[in-house]
Amino acid sequence: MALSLRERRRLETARDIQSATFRLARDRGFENVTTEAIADAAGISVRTFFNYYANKEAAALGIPPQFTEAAKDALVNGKDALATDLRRFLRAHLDRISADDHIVRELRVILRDSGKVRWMLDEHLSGLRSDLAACLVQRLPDGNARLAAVLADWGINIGNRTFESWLAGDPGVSIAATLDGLWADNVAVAGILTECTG
Amino acid sequence: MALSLRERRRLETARDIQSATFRLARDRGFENVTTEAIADAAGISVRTFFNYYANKEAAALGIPPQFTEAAKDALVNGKDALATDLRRFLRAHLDRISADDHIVRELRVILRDSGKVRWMLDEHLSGLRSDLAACLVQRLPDGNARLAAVLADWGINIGNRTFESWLAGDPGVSIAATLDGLWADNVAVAGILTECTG
DNA sequence: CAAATCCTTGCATAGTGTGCAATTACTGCA
DNA sequence: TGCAGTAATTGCACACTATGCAAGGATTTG
Repeated sequence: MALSLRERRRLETARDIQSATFRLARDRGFENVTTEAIADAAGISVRTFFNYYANKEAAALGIPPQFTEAAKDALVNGKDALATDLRRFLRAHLDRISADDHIVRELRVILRDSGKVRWMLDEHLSGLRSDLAACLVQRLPDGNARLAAVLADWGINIGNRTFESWLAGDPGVSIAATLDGLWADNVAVAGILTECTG
Repeated sequence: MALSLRERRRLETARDIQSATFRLARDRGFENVTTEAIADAAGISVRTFFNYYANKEAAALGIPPQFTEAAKDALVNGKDALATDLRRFLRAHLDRISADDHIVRELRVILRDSGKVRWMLDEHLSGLRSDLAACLVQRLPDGNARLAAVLADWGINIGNRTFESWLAGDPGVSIAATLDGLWADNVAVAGILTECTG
């Protein structure tokens, strides 16, 4: 077996806490949920809750996905235009997120209500940004770190906006379609930007 | 007089609290500063502290500047290329910020230490982003709101990165020069982006 | 089985943030 | 000037957040 009993239980408890948080947030609104209530609902002590998550916002967010090694490899060694490979990269990540329907649907409401959860998501995005920048340095022909940082920033940003816009919009629209729309807008903005650099 | 005694005192107390926060943060590090200590140092009760600021992070941040009406007018009615006017707009705002040397120098350290202060700054930036988007809708020939939102997002983003990079870099470099450098990088990224939209 | 390790828990404690009501300080108006 | 209204300050009580510590229980490893 890949995971020991201890590890499996730990994961399970972490999930139980997250579900309990979602359930309570649905019932009474996230801001009215206390760590004590979550601990009770999850069948653990408050002290144990804090062994799993630093606060109730972390419990709601859980552990958002990182980029996969496969996706990073494909970006670094891609043979298409950089813009094409980058869009594919973002799309793959967004698809993985949207596949976690169960969790995303619950988070949707909580993200609206809680600035602190949005902030924690932003902190996560900062990590992804560094990760992406590191890939792009390898991919760029001249290894230009400053350019990689700006491009990574831009990529994470459009990914984030895509997620937000997809969350806020019509449930029937796929996240890939949302990304394509935003991508087109960004290309238009890029045109405005290069129009005159005086 | 423009401000009543009450209003002047209120402003003064708000400033006193901020200075006290800075002083204590310098002495013992921001994370080791309590609201009680700030209140004591500012010569007020803890309860009064909370009448001014929601928490110590807000006390450190103070009230960051909004865009001026004059700058917004210049952007909406500007006659140069949009990219040129936008850059001027950002530069004007960044200049105003960097002019507040006293405060920015103290914030520099605190922003490094405290994620929560960075978050509150981000919340402020969200407000600026909406503000800027509203201007850009008026400025864009077709009143395209989606495009305005993306462009505003881009503008706020580069402004933010400029500020961060300027804070982190050589004190001798002006914020305008930092903006120009980042602007050039972004133009290059815009080139990559439009290179292939397949 | 025994030792090492990790997990859970209660308890103590420091700090955060808000509601309420009493008091004090300013403001506007007669 | 003086008085009524309004805003600011404060103490107190209270609920909640978060961490350190140490005791006891469960799991792992050999």
